[in-house]
Amino acid sequence: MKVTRNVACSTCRHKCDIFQAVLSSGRSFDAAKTIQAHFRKHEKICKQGDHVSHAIYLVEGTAKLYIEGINGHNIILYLMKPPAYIGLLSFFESIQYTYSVTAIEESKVCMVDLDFLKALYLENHEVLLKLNKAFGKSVALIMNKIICLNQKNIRGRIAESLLYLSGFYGSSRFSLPVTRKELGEMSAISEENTVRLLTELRKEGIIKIENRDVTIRDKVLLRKISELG
Amino acid sequence: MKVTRNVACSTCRHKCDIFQAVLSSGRSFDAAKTIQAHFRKHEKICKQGDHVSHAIYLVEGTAKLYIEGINGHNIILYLMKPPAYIGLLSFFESIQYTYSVTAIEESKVCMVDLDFLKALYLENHEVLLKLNKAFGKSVALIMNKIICLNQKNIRGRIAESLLYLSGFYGSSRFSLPVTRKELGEMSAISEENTVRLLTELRKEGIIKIENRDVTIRDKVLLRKISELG
DNA sequence: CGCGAGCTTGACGTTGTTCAACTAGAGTGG
DNA sequence: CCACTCTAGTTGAACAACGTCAAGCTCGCG
Repeated sequence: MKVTRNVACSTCRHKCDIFQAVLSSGRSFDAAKTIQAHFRKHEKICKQGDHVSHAIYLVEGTAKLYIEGINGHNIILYLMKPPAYIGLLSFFESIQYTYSVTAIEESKVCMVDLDFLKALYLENHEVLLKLNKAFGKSVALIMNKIICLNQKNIRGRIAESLLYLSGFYGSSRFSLPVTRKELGEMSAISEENTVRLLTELRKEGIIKIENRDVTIRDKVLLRKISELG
Repeated sequence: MKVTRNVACSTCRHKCDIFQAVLSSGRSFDAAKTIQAHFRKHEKICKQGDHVSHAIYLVEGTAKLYIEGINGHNIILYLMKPPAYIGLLSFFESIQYTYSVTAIEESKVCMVDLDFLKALYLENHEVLLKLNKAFGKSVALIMNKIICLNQKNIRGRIAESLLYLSGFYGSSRFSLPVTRKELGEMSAISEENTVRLLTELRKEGIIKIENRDVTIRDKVLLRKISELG
């Protein structure tokens, strides 16, 4: 991690919700003590169990949000690309993070002092409502994940993950942002079975995969596998 | 479901957060259009997929919050006893419920018009903050659940559920509020295995169980099973 | 060149689900 | 009051689904 601080909020091209709120509140940005930080691939942005001290906003790059389970066995809940609140889900209870976030690409984040933000939304609920909305959305995602992980077989789960990635990149052709092992962690599958399933789907002509380059050839069928799985 | 409406907020013995907020806002309770409703055992209080129209508050009884999965295969996330927000997790995104809630005992709930509540917290964030706090707590619970369901074996999971119930009732001796099947749904285990595990734990002297009456005899060991599972 | 990380495949064993059959008790209608 | 039925609980056995272990492969990098 490297604090960059080369962009003042006023010149930042991401006019985030918080920025808007500060503007309309007439407060000074100084009090926000915004920190811009740069994270390299594989660097941890926030760690499960750590004290929540800042609101973190993803400005550039891609990151994975995951729960650290038993003996290094993680579950990736979803990926994030800008704009996205990183600290969101642990925001309100705000003692400790209940999950970790790690950059899977070079990423930039913006950190705002939590106390400042709290003071801010005490007088301007716009921010709070927006945070809440994003919050609610995440929860809906997680609910779906729980069902998927517990009631679908691994074939259905990997299909769902591939569809998720396709949606994430808005294209049926994308480059896998994660290793096979991590793709497994997105679906709670062992690395070996992940590989097996990928080759299986490839041989069946449902996907095309070469190293990290994935093309979904039969989205309809893949969706059916995900549903029936 | 039966609308009772026999208690006005002012005489209700549960001075809920919303009540407090209305008081301090100087608004009239009439606008809240509060409805008190009575639910019998097994009646559904809110249904996954339904439109969210009211904030629902559990005033009396016990209910289970669960996700309806594939072909009648549910997962119970947690139980609720008063005071508890029922509509909480779907509150802010507030299009549709992402889960269902069913009474497992005779229950009373209080329903507040959603638009009223929204207007209320636009001018008084106290409510909003309280809702958020409760919200955050639920999320922490769910995170733990995800790990438990996906990384522990069934023995560890049932141990965790029993410990959860023991905590829920604040006693190592309690009467199971749910059937074996539902206890399974709390741990994502089939009914058959749930039974098997219970008898196993009983034979090992770790718990005592007779019909629905459970006594945890060796909490330390049970906790160890839950952790190592 | 050698080393390590990521990837791949096969064999094997464990775990947990499902099916099927049976019991006990609670409720119902004749 | 008895037979009937329905639900909840229980147990055994067969089977399928996955994870784990082990081995080998490739590619990029020091």
